[in-house]
Amino acid sequence: MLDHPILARMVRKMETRAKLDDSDREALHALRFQERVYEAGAYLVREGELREHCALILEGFAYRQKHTIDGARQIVSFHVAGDFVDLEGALLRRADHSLQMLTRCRIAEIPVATISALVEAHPRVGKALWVDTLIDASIFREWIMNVGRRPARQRLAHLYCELAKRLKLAGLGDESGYRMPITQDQLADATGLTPVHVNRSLKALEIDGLIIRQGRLVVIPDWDLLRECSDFSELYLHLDQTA
Amino acid sequence: MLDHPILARMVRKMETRAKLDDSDREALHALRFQERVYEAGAYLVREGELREHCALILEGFAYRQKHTIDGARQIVSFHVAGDFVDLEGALLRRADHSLQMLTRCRIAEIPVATISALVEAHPRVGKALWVDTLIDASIFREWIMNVGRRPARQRLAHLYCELAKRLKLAGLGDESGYRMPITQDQLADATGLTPVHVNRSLKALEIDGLIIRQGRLVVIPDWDLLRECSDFSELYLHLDQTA
DNA sequence: GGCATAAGATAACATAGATCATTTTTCTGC
DNA sequence: GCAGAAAAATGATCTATGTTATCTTATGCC
Repeated sequence: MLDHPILARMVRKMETRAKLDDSDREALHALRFQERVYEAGAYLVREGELREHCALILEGFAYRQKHTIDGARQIVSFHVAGDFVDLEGALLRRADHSLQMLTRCRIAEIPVATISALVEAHPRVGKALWVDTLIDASIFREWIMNVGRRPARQRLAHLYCELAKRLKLAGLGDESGYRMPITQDQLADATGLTPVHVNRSLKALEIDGLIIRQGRLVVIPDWDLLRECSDFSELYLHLDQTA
Repeated sequence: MLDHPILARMVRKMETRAKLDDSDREALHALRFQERVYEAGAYLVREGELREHCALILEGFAYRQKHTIDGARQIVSFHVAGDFVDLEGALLRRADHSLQMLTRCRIAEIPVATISALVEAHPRVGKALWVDTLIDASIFREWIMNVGRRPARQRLAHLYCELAKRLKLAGLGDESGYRMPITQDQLADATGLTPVHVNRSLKALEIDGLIIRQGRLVVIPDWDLLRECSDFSELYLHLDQTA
């Protein structure tokens, strides 16, 4: 049983999602994983593939995407260090979406069979992972609303708010700003807009003093203002998940 | 242990999602639930509420929705007989969306604590429920893409395709058509469009011979045609989930 | 430290879909 | 079987966002 700092952090996260006992904790700490580095742009899974591993992001950013028959892309989520991605690998046959690295990432890969066995032996761990999926689903719902019912500026502002909260959780920023290398093209594909219009809308947000962009850095001068004008409410992130 | 036909059907569904043994099956059959009828338009849960029950639809249609601060509505999913709704109730504190009846529904309500205990005692049942949530999440992802990247007609056609497949699973129709009382207003809120534009787009679909509407009945004269032109691929429904 | 390439910005113009207003049809309850 | 309400249909007009094209600025690489 390695006492790996990565595992320790992961276990801490799991503990916020379900009550664990000592044997659960031990089982988690005993997890064998393989650490791998993926370059920016590399795929972890592609739509339609069978997966053999579940993956935990140790460092870096990633995103999930789907493609329309005529080549349009929709990004359906962004992921940061500490996020399980591709948990569905453990239980669903084929990937219904692709997972691509936004930046170079360090990834911990755990064989699907290991997760499956873990969950059978440790139902509370299963619960914790289920909660993870439930929260993911909640975020997807919010994205449907974002893309379906909010005007361009609000959509973008909302995404900036979500990222602030989630990066804070990962210890990578807070409501006053953060660093995240998302391209305007990627923002467009995440919000269902056009790169050109993203550009215009971001400019408008900046002129109104809602955000300040400095290269890869986003500064949020007035969190409450941004939150209000983007209709952001953190309820859907279920940050308070203390079982 | 009641040998209720409803439970029998539910157990059959769970078995397609994870391998169960006799004790799992028994535990499921032993589930106590309360059957209630909700009128069309009634709420099962409202955004922000705490929930005490998980719910299974026995009969009727329902949908999940969220509201923008300025009153816009987004429907994020439709549900049919046999669907678990509000499974998140078992593990997440507050509802991040509302659940409203599309038609009068017969609902089986199971206390949250019961589900929670069931899952701890029967990890394979937990897995099955987790798979349920994973599939839900996959459907949400497809909806993000639908709303974000497909033009109006395709969006609607895609929704019709999804409903055909899911209603078939519930034994309520198939690829040649089905009965489902969705209003054009509701279609609009599900696709991120305007009722007026839904009306026009449906008319266009009908003129092109892709669908025929007769009151609450939808007839699909040529499934392959509709499927192709709506960019529908059933992969995301994970219908083949044989553990 | 300059060259190649990707990302960002901007402008002119086009259009899918939104809005608003009105009419027709279809349900639903008595 | 009828009255009232909800849903569907349709027309005229408007606008947020898309498209295409070009230019500028960063970024990373040898």
